[in-house]
Amino acid sequence: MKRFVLKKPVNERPDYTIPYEEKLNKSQLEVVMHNRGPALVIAGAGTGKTRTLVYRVARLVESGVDASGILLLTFTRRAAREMLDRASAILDERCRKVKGGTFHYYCSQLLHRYHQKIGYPKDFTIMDTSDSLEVIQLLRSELKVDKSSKRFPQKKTLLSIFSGSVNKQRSIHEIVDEEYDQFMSHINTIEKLWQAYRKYKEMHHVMDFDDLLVNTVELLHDKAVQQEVSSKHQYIMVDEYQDTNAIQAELVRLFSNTHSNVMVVGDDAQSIYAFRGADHKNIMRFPDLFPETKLIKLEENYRSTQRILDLANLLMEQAGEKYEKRLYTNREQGDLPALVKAADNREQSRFVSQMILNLREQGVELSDIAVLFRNGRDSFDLEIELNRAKVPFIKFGGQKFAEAAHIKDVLAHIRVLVNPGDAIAWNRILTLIDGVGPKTANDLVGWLQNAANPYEMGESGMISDRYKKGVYALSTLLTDLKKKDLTVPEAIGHIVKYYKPMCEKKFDDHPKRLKDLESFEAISGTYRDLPHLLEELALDPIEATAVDTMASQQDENPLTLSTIHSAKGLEWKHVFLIQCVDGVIPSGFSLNSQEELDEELRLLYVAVTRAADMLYICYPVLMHGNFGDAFTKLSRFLDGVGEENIEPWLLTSEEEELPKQIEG
DNA sequence: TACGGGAATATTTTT
DNA sequence: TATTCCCGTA
Repeated sequence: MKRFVLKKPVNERPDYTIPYEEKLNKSQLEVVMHNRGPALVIAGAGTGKTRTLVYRVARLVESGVDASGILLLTFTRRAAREMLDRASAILDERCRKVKGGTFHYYCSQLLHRYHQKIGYPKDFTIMDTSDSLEVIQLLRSELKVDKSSKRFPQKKTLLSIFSGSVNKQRSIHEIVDEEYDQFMSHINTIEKLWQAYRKYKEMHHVMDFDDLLVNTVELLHDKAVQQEVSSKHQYIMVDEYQDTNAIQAELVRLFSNTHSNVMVVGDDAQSIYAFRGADHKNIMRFPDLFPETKLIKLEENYRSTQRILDLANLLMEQAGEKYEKRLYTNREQGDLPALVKAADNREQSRFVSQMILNLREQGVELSDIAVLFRNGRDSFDLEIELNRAKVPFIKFGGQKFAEAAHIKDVLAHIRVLVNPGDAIAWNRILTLIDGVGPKTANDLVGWLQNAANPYEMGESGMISDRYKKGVYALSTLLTDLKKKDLTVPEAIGHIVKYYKPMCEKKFDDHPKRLKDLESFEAISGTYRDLPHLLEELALDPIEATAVDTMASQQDENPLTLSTIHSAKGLEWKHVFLIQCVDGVIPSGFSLNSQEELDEELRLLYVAVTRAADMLYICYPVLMHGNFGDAFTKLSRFLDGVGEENIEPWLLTSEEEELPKQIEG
């Protein structure tokens, strides 16, 4: 029998293969079944936000929407990958075609595709933070800042002024006036430096993270491009919308200009990126941007026990700005969260490590446990303890793999191969050579920019005997790499071989660093080619500890250590929150206004709501600080919490600290 | 001009 | 604690 298959654009009443009504509650179903037009989903912590988005992707694909016409913007690329994996698992491989990633990643792709429209070469370089700092340093020394007068802001401070100005869409003058009052006397020099920095990036065809967003807005002012881009993706979803800033809101508007099919999802109580220009009021303003927005709220929590939610609700009551939501669940009461007072950092580490070993013995998977903290360094001591106890872990947040000096050195060689105009990278690899300092490097770079073949430096008349040999060696290496058609690991192998003696001279701890380079070579095969390797590493940096884990296959899923910021959107059965001390959370730098304190409070709220079954809040009484030891105070946010909401645990200080057993 | 050593200093969160 | 800055020497 012959059957006709109709190719309908969107099937309004298809027979779904997935039983959505059974899998979702009423509001979730409303989100999943939403078809066209703007929608705002306010979803409290643990209300199945990710799950709902995953089902919506599957539902759209199932009803005949072309998967490649769906754009899913998430906060990290990890989140996008995870969602698409899950969508593929519940439906089928069609979901893989959905376009997903961060704003920065998607913008980067657009800018590469339309590079000629903005006058950039195809393989322009993306600068990471340390590149930006290097450029600012360079420009600052060129400007010859008057050192005799009051101290000039450091490059780090300068960068945050610049970035703040871009992301908050305020002038440099306003930012300095409001946030860096002490540097107002230098305002003219700072503004001059800002101009120089922008000019430098343009001249050398490099973009920093902010430029990716700003230049995309610029690009989309071209009507033809805007038409093409916004019609390519007919369905747009934005996760974690509470952490977007004004530029990103503008981008959302531009992306969906022709169809307004945009659904944003977020929770204003979990906004924790104000320092990056994010404005949690952004999410409430979404209906202004898109009239006739449909509002849907997800309120039932499926993640945590009632006891954990009670604590979370109690914390939020302290906020200067009130949130309407109260989280509730149908889950069991559960155990009271624990408040663990340790003598000092060491004891805190030993408690956590010991407790984790106990849990593992009771059959809890390490991957169901996480340790969270405010600052990247808060886990250093614990990391030592975990290494000693041979507990495998992976750390999110803090220093990234590609930010370490030795990795940057190797990457700089790749960068000049990909973009010969990348002066920062040239500068870096030239100063590695014996006898070449900033001045010589700068001269050489100036010459290289106009050379027919920048990799053959031998022809330049500027080579003096002092560094002749070194420059020739570099020239040979680069010419070789350019000529031969090598795989990614082969190319890196060559560079590492060349770089090894320099690494040994430059760093005392070279054995560890050389081992890193080996691992890097080993995992580099996953990248398609060198340009992609650079782009991926810049926009989706590998966690420093992930390299070891990837290189040596573990037989056990690792424990998670994470900054609270990096833990956003995730959950674990058992969560330890360490260093819960006043000055750490809230941070000592955020005590000046109610807004700052509220943001810190939301941070603690995010940490608490990551826990599904059990939460342990730990703090050391004594901290080994910079100027000797100091007594600490428990975080002010927990001051008013009584024993009916959090149970103090006593550590028995025998030779081997045995933590109190969990009561059955 | 390069570079090492010692003094000074400021210290978050991420794409 | 780790990084940045400054200065003397080769």
